[in-house]
Amino acid sequence: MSLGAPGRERPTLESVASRAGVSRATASRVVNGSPTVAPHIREAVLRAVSDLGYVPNQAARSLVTQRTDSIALVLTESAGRVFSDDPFFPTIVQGVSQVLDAAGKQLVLMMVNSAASHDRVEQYAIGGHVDGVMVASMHGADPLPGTLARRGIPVVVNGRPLGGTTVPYVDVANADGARLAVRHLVGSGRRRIATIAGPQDMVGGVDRLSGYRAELRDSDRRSIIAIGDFTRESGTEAMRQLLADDPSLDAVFVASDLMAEGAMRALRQAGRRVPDDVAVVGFDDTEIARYTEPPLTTVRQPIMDIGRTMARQLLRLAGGETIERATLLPTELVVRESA
Amino acid sequence: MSLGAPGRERPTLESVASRAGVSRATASRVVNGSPTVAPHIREAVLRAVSDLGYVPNQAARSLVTQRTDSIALVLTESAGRVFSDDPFFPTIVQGVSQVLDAAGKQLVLMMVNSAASHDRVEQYAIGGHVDGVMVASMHGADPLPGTLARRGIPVVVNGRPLGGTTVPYVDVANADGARLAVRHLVGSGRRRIATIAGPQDMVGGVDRLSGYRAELRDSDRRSIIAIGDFTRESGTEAMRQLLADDPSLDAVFVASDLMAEGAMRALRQAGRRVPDDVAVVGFDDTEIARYTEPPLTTVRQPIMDIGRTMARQLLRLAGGETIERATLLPTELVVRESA
DNA sequence: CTGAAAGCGCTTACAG
DNA sequence: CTGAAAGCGCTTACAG
Repeated sequence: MSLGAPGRERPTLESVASRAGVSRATASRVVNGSPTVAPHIREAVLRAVSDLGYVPNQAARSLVTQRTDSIALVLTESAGRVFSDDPFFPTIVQGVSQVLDAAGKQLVLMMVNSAASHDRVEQYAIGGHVDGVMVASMHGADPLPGTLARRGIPVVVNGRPLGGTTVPYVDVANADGARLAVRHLVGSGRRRIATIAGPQDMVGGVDRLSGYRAELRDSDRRSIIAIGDFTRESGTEAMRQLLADDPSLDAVFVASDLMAEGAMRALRQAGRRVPDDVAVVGFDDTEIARYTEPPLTTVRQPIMDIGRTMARQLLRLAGGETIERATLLPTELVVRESA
Repeated sequence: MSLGAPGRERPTLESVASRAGVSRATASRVVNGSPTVAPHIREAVLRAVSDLGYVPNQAARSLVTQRTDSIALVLTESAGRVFSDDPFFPTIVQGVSQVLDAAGKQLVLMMVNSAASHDRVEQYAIGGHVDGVMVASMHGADPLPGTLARRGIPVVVNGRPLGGTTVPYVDVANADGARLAVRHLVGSGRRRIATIAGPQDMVGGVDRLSGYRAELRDSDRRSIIAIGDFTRESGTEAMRQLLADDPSLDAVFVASDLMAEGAMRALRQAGRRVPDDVAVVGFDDTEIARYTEPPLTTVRQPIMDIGRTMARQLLRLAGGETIERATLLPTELVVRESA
């Protein structure tokens, strides 16, 4: 395959057609794999395509097809938090990629933090750059999903939206998982069970806390609560605070594995043995859980499946299907040595 | 602002124009901020835009302008490695974002791992979805940048490309930095100076190793080398191996802070004190360096600046300017307590 | 300062 | 199975 002068005049369908001695329509059919083309014509066109190094102009194509074959995944966090220790995002991205790759769609990752970038992403999607958008890690009542959906853009979000929106979402049984954890602690005879909750502007933070509360209430125990932000550091801090608040606590349910690791550090520094003095249960079942000392009992949530499911639902939606408003993925308790 | 039926018929410039009682051309001028429009006309158009919730169709627009105002940043790593502990990527992304945000360009992040995704990204760029692409974290002699450049797509990469390509790049003085580190160790009287190098299919890995070698040669010492892959774990492993190879070593230059942290763990486990028994110098000066015990002496590379510079150079290139083939950013030694 | 018209590069009924 | 033609939604000389 020879290319023209570097960077000069990209070839158009027109030039492919004329080189192959056919009409633009026929060239287009070949390029798009239409079966109704005579074999020798097809070959001539294909040869012209490769001689010229032709690649269709996407703007022109999507102007008529009204499709782009690209899907956006919006992460509403700063780069610093998105790309952090926490394997949550990478795993979501991986799950999404798998499904999109298989469907021949291009994944476009966008980060939103500033109001300006929020606006730009909105314009990007409304402007028709993508066929649909997934939004992960929402804080508070993010208006973005609703805005996009109202514009007719297929949207699926991760986590039941806080606030009034009715966009479809994929979530896990957060409250159930928390109950599982607390029930396990109660069942093994723990008396004073604290929790380190996640950020209360995120649905995962809220729902795991309410699950904890509900289960404690059912077993007639009082709650002791500290709030973290899903980082390891905040886990350490929160644990210290809990210990100061009530030195007699003998168990803690932590809303993420990373925070649990941080909490275990605080416990060690305070001279408490895990699980002998204080039992610890995490949430996520990420790889970290197998590397803590002792290995962490935790609530497994299928993060990769969240990604896969979001992508699949979005693809269905973009394909014109009607999808359920909520898809709930199960959580389960994985017992190791920390509780 | 009222919206039509949800998801129905997006408004076009045509509808804006007719509602405002002007021609499509004039409506276009207002939308694009042309100054040559009478104030009362401008207002009428703006009102129509907001009444209708009009957003320009990007495909149509870029079909005629030949621009998209989007720029891709391609990360040639799996999601797992891109979003890992290593703050390298997030920092690059942040730097790039700053510059692109200020220029009103949308950043599109793409991950490349499989051959399929490699192809898809190529088609995406050649298909005209973006005005330019940055490639970070290249392994081996990646053909992607060259391919894109030959197609006339503005390309800037991070790190001097291995292999024959002549695409413009932004890099840091890797070898110089390594020499600085080794010279510091020599200067403080260390005799047996080992190194943990980075992956040898990445230019950072190669150049830091050759800097180490060159400086040792100048000071008449023999080299002792182990290779890691920039992860913490590989640093631990490599350090163990070095210790086994030569128990008498009294210093080690490690090609990344993360690996240095891993190496310090191995030293601790082997009962060696840092810096008393073994001096350790890292590379990066990421936040980690201030949190190790003892704090890490390291070679600072301005990661955020790499991102900023890549973006700036790409913007210039896309703007039709000619840019230097290489932009080299300086490294400097930051002395803390580990050496 | 404004409008009529051409044209960006494709796809897709519609005929044949 | 193939081609002529319309049209996707914009921008931008060119006149006036």
